[in-house]
Amino acid sequence: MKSTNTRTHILDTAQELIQTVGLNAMSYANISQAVGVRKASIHYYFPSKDDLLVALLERYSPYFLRVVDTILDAPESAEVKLRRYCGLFEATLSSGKQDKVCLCGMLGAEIKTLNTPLSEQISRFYQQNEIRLTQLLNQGLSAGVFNFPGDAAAMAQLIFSLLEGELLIARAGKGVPHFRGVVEQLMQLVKQ
Amino acid sequence: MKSTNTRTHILDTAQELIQTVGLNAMSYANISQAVGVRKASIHYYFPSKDDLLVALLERYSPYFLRVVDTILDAPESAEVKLRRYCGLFEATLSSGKQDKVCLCGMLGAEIKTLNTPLSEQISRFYQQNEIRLTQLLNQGLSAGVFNFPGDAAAMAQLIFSLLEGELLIARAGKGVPHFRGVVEQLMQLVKQ
DNA sequence: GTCTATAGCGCGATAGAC
DNA sequence: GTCTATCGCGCTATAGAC
Repeated sequence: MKSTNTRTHILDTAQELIQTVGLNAMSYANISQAVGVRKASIHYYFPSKDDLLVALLERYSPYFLRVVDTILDAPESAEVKLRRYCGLFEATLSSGKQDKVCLCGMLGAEIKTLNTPLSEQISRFYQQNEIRLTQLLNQGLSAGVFNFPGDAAAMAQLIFSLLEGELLIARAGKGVPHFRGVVEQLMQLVKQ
Repeated sequence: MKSTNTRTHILDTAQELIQTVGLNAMSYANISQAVGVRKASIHYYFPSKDDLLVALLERYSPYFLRVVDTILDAPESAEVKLRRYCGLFEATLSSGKQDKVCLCGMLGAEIKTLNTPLSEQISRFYQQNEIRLTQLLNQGLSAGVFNFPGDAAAMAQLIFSLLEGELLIARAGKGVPHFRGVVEQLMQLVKQ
């Protein structure tokens, strides 16, 4: 999290604040204290809070989806790929000293406080994940390593909502063990 | 939502604000405007915001769980009971003019801004739902109407996280149709 | 029980010096 | 690029009249 330049340091800090506490904790005052510059310096890089949020999403979403694409293109079984995809969310939960949720999961809760371009960016993130999960599931069905009723698209939506929700629920209680238990249950469901 | 007395009207309005927009929208000013009394009158019933939140949870959680108990005790198949349980969440999403999420789901996102008694109330709500879902699933397994791999407790955790997450995800996009598709997929998974 | 008035704070944002 | 200083706003909360 120690960053080479101020701009990146601000982005990292802002993201951490949202993922751990929420959008409202991402204040110029809080970022200022964590980064070690004055509030006015943050306004220099990101004049308004919306500017900062847009930059955050434009960095987070493509990065996350690129990692997902890497998982999908790897020469592994669909089962391993799905475990790795779930592992991305587990890593979010357990990275750092405080439990984190997905950036777009947290912003989903606060979506009604955001303007349209921002809410569309978040909605697009959800859709893109569902699309990739559908591909992953279809790979597994074709290869015969997955065997579940219903169709892949509905299953993909189920899995994505499950992972986003699980980050929130696990954080309130048993944490990573709760998360892992649910992922194991999911793996049994898709394999049959 | 038109209430007989001011106190109830305040509670109803506060809950609606949290479920649609978030905890931060539940301000004395916003409630004041919606209820038609001055801010000071709200402080008369609920001196601090925490007092209001506690009252809200002490009303919501027992009520919701009592409805769940009614579903569990009904002379229906476990399949119908599970559909009705999911229906409680769908009703939350589609009641009113704005999409709502579960009160405790929304507060789960903002849980790190709450003090310990409140976060424990929310955590307890999650646990109580998981316990009742486990019972429901075991009923279905015993009766032979459910047939899924893994154990009922893990499946219950999966379903609860799924429903809480789905409320957030569906709100950002396709709404009720998205929700229904996921519930149908879930029903196929438990029935096999 | 409901009101007016006000205190005190944190917030987002801007101007202008260096 | 970073700073000090400041503005105006909305917030939670309280005192005191009616």
